[in-house]
Amino acid sequence: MIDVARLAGVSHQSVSRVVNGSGGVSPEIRERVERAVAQLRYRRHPAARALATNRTFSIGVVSFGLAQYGPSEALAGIAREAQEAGYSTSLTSLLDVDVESMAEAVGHLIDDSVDGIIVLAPVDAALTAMEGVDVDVPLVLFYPGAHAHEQRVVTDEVRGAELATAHLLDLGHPTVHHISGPEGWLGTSARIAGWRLALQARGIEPPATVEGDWTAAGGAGCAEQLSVVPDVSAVFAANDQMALGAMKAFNAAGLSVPDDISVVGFDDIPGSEYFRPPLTTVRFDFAEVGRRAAHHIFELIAGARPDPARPVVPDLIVRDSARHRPLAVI
Amino acid sequence: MIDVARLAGVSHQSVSRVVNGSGGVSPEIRERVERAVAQLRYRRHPAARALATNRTFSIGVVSFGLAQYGPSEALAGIAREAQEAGYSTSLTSLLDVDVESMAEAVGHLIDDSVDGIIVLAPVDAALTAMEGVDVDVPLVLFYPGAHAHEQRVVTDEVRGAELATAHLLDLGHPTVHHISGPEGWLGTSARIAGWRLALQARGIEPPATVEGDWTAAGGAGCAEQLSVVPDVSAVFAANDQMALGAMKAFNAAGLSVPDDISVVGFDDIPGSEYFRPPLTTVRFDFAEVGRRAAHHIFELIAGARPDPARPVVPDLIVRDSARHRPLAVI
DNA sequence: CAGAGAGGTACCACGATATTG
DNA sequence: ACAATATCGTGGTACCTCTCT
Repeated sequence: MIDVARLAGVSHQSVSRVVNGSGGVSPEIRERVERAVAQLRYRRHPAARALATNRTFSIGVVSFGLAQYGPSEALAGIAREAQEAGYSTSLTSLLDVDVESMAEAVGHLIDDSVDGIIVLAPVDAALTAMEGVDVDVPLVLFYPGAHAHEQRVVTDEVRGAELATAHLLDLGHPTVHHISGPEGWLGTSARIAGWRLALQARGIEPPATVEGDWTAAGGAGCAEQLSVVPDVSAVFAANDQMALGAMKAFNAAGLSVPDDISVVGFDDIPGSEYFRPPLTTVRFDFAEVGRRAAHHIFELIAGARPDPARPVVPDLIVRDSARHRPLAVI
Repeated sequence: MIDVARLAGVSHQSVSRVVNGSGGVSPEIRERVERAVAQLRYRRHPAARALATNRTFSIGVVSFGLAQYGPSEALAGIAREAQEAGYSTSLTSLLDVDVESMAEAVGHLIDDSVDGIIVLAPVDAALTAMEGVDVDVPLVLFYPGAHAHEQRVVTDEVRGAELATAHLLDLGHPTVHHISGPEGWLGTSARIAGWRLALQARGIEPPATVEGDWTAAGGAGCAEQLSVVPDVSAVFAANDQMALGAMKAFNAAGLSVPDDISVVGFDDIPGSEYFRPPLTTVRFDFAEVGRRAAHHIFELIAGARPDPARPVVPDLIVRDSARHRPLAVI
């Protein structure tokens, strides 16, 4: 910068003003500085800037399960929004979701003195860990539940699960069984809650859930358990992978989907339209969720009112894996 | 840091030595400093450090197609490896893969003065863009081809495609048709090359390819085209999504997979084992690729010999979507 | 007189503030 | 009042010097 100042024949401070557009610079000097900047290919030094301003213009993301569809989409959304706002995105990957590694990951980011933190790890541990860790940095959590909160970006998965379950009930099924996600995930409880709500709204007592692990193999295992339960005609799986595995297992057990048994998934992962049968499922715009989270963080950084954003809403995508309840065998 | 020095009754320089473990500090002073550090919860300031050392201890990643299975896995690997090495990972998401946005993304990262850049965008444009952009920062490209190079981490997708094609030929199919990825992707050419190689090794003239777009819908479209071509009995799809779509389309056309037609995919995405039929495919350990890329960058940063790493090798995962060629109809 | 441990000083590249023209 | 400059502070590290065995 001093080189630029020298070449333009001004003080480095004037250069700073021009570069940051802070005004109070005569057109003539601005012109001279800009020429010098171009000539020297000057780029400002973020570290020095950070040192002087105590702002890094970077946000940190704590992620877990990046290989999952939702989180990776959301991450792309975050990165995009951050880029447009002139922020850089610093990524931390969680090895485990216990409180300790959460705290460590957040600590890492704080050490990097990020201006804000987005926690993209929708697990219970994240919530409790964040209560323990006392952070003086703006922080936003992805929250797949229903409760708005100034530190959360909410995807209303409760509503999504309700939609899926209600759809099956509307098709005439007397009840709906649920293949849930693994314990410890916020999405698991949210989807269970929505499923319960939909059943109870019609006075139906929710049957026991079967716990999967988000994978197709897990879903298949759950379906095997369900296929020996009498009167199972409709199943809501907590994600598409498990729905895929479940459909396969039902078929292997001699139960045709959707003729004998209806299945609805959750996520609308790429390809779910091409499953056999095409999967009826619930779609969220996860990239939008990411963008909102980033936007929210920027407002918090700017000290703005933390406006708890309306939740991102789901869409039910009706395809062929769920049909009217089979007629009773005569 | 000066506070720590004051509390410990030493010079700030000694504190620096202790914090960085540069040695030359007496045990007694080290002890005093460490106590002071703990008491004051001192954490060093990365911006100041960066300013003084001209190193940021962060690497930049230029990504494209994060929603795809391979890249997102690789990204997780990178983040992990970086974390262990004490680096932070700065993520830039590409809007488009033309030369211009590549250059812009890299420019962003350079503005952030990262110590190294990993380009996780396996497209032709990345290659050409990188030739144009003159970067004085260590840079590593993901390269899904076969040519080792000091700036590349190679996944030998040519070999993977050969494996897939040879498997089909070994099953007795007279030739193998290929549903390729879209033009402009390095993986597309690599997989075409491998497929050609395997055919030519047996003196078979490669038939025309059908170009897809990585999606299941695209794969289905390609399969529709192929199903009217006579004598198509084996198809190698450039990724699992397209294979999924293709299998569906073949079935819709009255062609059973694998009885009438064999299909092999590429990637081994989660769930491919639960497709109907379970998909025979080619697996790469993309997380490992990510880890290697990060490791490679660190060596380059350290000024080490750029040892062109051996490529990551594929595994053929044999499942049920490919069988012996159907007997000729009598 | 080495050599090791400790301290002192300059500097990194910028922004904020006060001061000068 | 306004534009431009000088000076200082930011939190570290690099390098040189000094002291004391």
